[in-house]
Amino acid sequence: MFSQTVEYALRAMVFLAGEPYHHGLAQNSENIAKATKVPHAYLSKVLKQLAEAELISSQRGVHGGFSLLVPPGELRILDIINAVEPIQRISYCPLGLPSHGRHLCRLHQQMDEALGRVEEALSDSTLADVLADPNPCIPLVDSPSSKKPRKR
Amino acid sequence: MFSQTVEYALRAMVFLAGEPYHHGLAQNSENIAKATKVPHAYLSKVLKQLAEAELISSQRGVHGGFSLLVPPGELRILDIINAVEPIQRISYCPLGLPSHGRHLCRLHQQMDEALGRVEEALSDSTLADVLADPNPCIPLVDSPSSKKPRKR
DNA sequence: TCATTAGTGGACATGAGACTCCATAATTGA
DNA sequence: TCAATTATGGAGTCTCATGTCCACTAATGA
Repeated sequence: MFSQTVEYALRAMVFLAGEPYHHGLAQNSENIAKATKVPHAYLSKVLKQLAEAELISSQRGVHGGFSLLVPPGELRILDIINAVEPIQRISYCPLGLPSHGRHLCRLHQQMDEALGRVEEALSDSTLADVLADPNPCIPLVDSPSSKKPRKR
Repeated sequence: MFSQTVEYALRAMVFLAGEPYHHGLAQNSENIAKATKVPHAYLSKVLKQLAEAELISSQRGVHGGFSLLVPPGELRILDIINAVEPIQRISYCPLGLPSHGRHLCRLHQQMDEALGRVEEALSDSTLADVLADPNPCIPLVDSPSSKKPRKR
C-alpha cells in the first residue's frame, strides 16, 4: 500500500528529527543511509525530493549534509508522504463517464473515502509524536548490544 | 494507492452484481470487459483470481462466463480487494530490528493505523450498497445518450 | 461427432519503481 | 590554490505490474 520510497523518506526524516541539532549541524547521506538501513545511492534521490519540498535543507562540501527545516512538532507524517509520493484522491470518474464529471458513483466514493481516512490518520501525528515513543525506531540501537537484546 | 488490478476487479464485480440473475446466467469476459472499459485479455486474468477466491464462478463453453457466488449484500468491497491484492498490514518492523519483534515503533504503528482505517472504510459497504446508488457506475449508460448529458 | 463458444495457460512486450554506478559540481579547510 | 568531502545528475540494470497474443482445453448444442 505504501511504497518503499515512502518508507525510506519517513525513516530518514525520523532519523533527522532525532538528531540533537535540527538546524545548522547536518547529517550526510551516508550516515543517514547506515542508520536507517536504506541503500545509500537510492536514499540520495529521496533526500533530494525532500529537499525540493523544503522539508529539509541540503548542503554540499565538507561538513555538508541534510538537516530539518521544519520543527518536528509541526511536521506531519502526511507532509512527508506528500513530498515524495502524494496521496492521489479520486476526484474524477476512473471510467471516464462524461455524466460523472463532478460527482463520483458510489464505488469510487467509497474508495476515495478510504483514501480520506488515510490522510486523516497521517495528519494526526507529527514527527515529534513519533520521537516521543519510548521504543525508538531509529537510530538502530541494536547493533552494539545485539547479543543481549533483553539483558537485565 | 490502489492498483489498476484492484480497480478492474471492483468494476467487474459491480457489473456482475448489477446483472438481473446472479446465479445460473453467466456473463462472458468479453461483455464484462466492454461494459467496464477494461482490456479484455487482462480482465480474464483478474476474473480468474476472483474465481479462485470463490467470489464468482467460471464456466467454459457455450453460454459460459462468470457469475456471482455471493449475494451482493454479503460481499464487502474489502473482500474483493483482498481477493486480488490483499492489504498488507504492518505486523513486523520493516527495519528488521530484533528488539521490535512484536511491537512496532510509533512510526510504523501510525502507518499501520492508516492501513487499518482503509480496511475499516472498505468493510463498511457491500456491493449491494454500491448498487443502491441512483447514479449508476456500470454499465456505461452514456454511449447511447451521450449527446445530451444534462437534458432537463 | 463436430463446430462453435468461452475460459485457461504460457510466452512475450512495455513501463514504472527500485536500485547501482560514475562523472561532475559545489563547498570547505589547509 | 588544491585536495578532500559531499551533494547532484544521468545512464544503465533488475524486477514486477500491466497488458497482448496465441495455442489449448472444456462445454454446449446441433
